[in-house]
Amino acid sequence: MTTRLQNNGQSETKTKLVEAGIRLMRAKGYNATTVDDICGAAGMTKGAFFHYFKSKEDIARSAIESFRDGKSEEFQNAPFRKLEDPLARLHGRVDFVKASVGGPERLTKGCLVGVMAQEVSLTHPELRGLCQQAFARISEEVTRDLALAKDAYAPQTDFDPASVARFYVSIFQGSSMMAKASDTNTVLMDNMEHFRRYLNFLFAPANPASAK
Amino acid sequence: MTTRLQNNGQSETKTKLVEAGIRLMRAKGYNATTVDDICGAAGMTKGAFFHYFKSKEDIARSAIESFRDGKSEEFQNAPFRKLEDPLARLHGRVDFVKASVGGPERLTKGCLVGVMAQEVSLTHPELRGLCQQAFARISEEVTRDLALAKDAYAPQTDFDPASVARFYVSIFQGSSMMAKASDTNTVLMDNMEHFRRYLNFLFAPANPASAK
DNA sequence: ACGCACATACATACCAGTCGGTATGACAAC
DNA sequence: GTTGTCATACCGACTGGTATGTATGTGCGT
Repeated sequence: MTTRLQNNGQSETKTKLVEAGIRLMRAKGYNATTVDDICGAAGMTKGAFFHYFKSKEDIARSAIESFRDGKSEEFQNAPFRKLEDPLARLHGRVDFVKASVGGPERLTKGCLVGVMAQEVSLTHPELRGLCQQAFARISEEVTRDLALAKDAYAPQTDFDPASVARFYVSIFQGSSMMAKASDTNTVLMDNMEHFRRYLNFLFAPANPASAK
Repeated sequence: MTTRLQNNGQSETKTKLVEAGIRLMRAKGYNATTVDDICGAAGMTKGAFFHYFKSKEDIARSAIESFRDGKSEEFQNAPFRKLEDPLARLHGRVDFVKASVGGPERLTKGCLVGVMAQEVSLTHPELRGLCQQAFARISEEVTRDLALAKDAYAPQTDFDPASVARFYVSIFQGSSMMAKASDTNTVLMDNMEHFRRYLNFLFAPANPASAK
């Protein structure tokens, strides 16, 4: 309980290591990121690393959790969360995501969870579970707003809020991937608008028809 | 030009190596797949491997190209391609994708291009380019049908066929990722239905409004 | 003096890529 | 039709470097 422990009970060194791990794994993925890389980027030595983490998989675990909680908090504190209308909150979220990526040039760093999910799902079951959980958390947040908005504006329209929320997460993840491959953020921004339009359709006063 | 060369001018050994490479990289990604793995899975030795490929990156290149061309051909020969109406072809594509993944239980093996894009975009520029190109090819195919369908059914609706096509690719990729993380195909199948519904909205006779 | 936080050197394993070698078949010379 | 030459296809031990993880040490706060 001395100076080495800060706010949340984590040592500063450990925090720096996790942050470096997140940064590197977001860019290069899990396997291409070495422990030495992480130590170098964090300005620490291997001794420190293995003092806090029992393995590389262990820091990946911490990285996913920290990333998930950080993003979760970021969105929880975002201005759009203060909006009272649930549909407005959904639009606010879309705006927030678009604003977060900045412009078309400045590349998104991508989502750590997305990268990890593809790479380790079949080799590290525990990490796969964490990724799934991280996706679920976002999904649930969006589901809540969707359910409220549906009750308020489109109670008779036939759609499942949870399914639309997973659709949203998929769109975001797929867009991040395309952005990384195409070296521009335009796809991500465009796709957020497509999702917005989908919402507009779902919540249109006189909803034309359900799927096919 | 003897018996060792088959149909397309590729030796059978090389083909087997590439196929094993695709299989493994789809599952574990590029970095976690070792040359020995590939040789083992293909029933070949390192000697054969390095006879045909000058490096691991080299087979990754071949794998992406082969995967891209294989999928391209698979879709080109799919029954829905025979449909005359472009909008029907779009719906046919959605059906075809859903049918391809089988049921909710049987896991998709995921898209090689998607896995590679996340993992190597920032470290192997040439592979990134190949991934981008592979995405672009699907995207262009879908764009053609969307443009024709728009001309035929919704000429005054405000949407860009190319952008909607990229939206489709993103949805598919994001869905594959979620499927891998959640160990079920339901997300992928649900999301195809959401895309179908988006199409229905875009092509609805009396289109309500453009985005926001 | 004891444990925590970190540093350094080391052990071990593994992986991409190499290298010398062999088997096979095509073609030519005679 | 046998022998010699050459190229292609393939084999598998080996190497050099690098990765994860360990063993041991050291300073410091209490």
